[in-house]
Amino acid sequence: MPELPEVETVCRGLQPVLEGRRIVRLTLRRKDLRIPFPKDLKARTEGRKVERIFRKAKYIVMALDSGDALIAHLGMSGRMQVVKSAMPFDAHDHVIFVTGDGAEVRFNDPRRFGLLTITPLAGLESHKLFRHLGPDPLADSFTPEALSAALKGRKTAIKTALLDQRIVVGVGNIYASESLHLAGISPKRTAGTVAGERARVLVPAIKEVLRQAIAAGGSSLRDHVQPSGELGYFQHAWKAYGREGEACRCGADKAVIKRIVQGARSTFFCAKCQR
DNA sequence: CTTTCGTCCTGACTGC
DNA sequence: TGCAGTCAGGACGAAA
Repeated sequence: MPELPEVETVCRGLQPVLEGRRIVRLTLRRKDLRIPFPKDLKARTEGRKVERIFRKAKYIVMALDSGDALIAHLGMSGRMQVVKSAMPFDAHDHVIFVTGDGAEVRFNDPRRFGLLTITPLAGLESHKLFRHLGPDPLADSFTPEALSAALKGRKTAIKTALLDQRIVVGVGNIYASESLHLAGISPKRTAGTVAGERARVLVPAIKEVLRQAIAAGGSSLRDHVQPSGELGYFQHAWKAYGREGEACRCGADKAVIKRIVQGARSTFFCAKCQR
């Protein structure tokens, strides 16, 4: 799935297409994704103007002029694609946002782990999807002190902890490995032991990796493309993820990227430069 | 409370 | 060529 940089890229790609425009028609080509669409989703959306699109954690939020907010999550395989209305549908185009100017946005998601719902913008912070979320890693409030407090006493591995959206949002499987590699911290390290000095290194590393990934338009693996259809290219800058068996850039003797499994998910790291 | 595990779903790829 | 098995960027709820 899109992690933070991919979702951010998608939001930026949607802004010029949807912000300030009216959704004249919302076509739901099935009745649910991961969760059912609200019964009044279509009625509450059609005819409304999109005032603002922004990212919250890994969610895309579209603030409407009615005071409602459309919330979309791309799951593992979701895409938002801007296409001409004449284009034939793909089998996995599930939701169509029609703006009435000949183009439309199609929410395509083969695995259907994504979601789309609607809720009053004013109550966003306390919404079920959002109320348990930790800080955004790019926000000023995400400090070494804040991360330390969240990790304190945690027995789980730091890699697993970084995927926990209550600790910090937006960091997924790729960027967890990349951030720990840049910080020189072993993914196997007990999360609680990262609180303190190591958090001072890890927090800037997370911010740096995410910023660079956003600048590159995200990482295009199988699913991620920008709404325009352009690919992201951060996958070429990966230093750990997907590099099993390759030499680590640290250059130490016999330093090779290893793949291990943590919580049923792949982790990539260098045992020489990550401790 | 924290942590682990199974689950949702399709498609791409590997190896026989 | 076909087919079975494995893996994939997420996150939830149940269970321990």
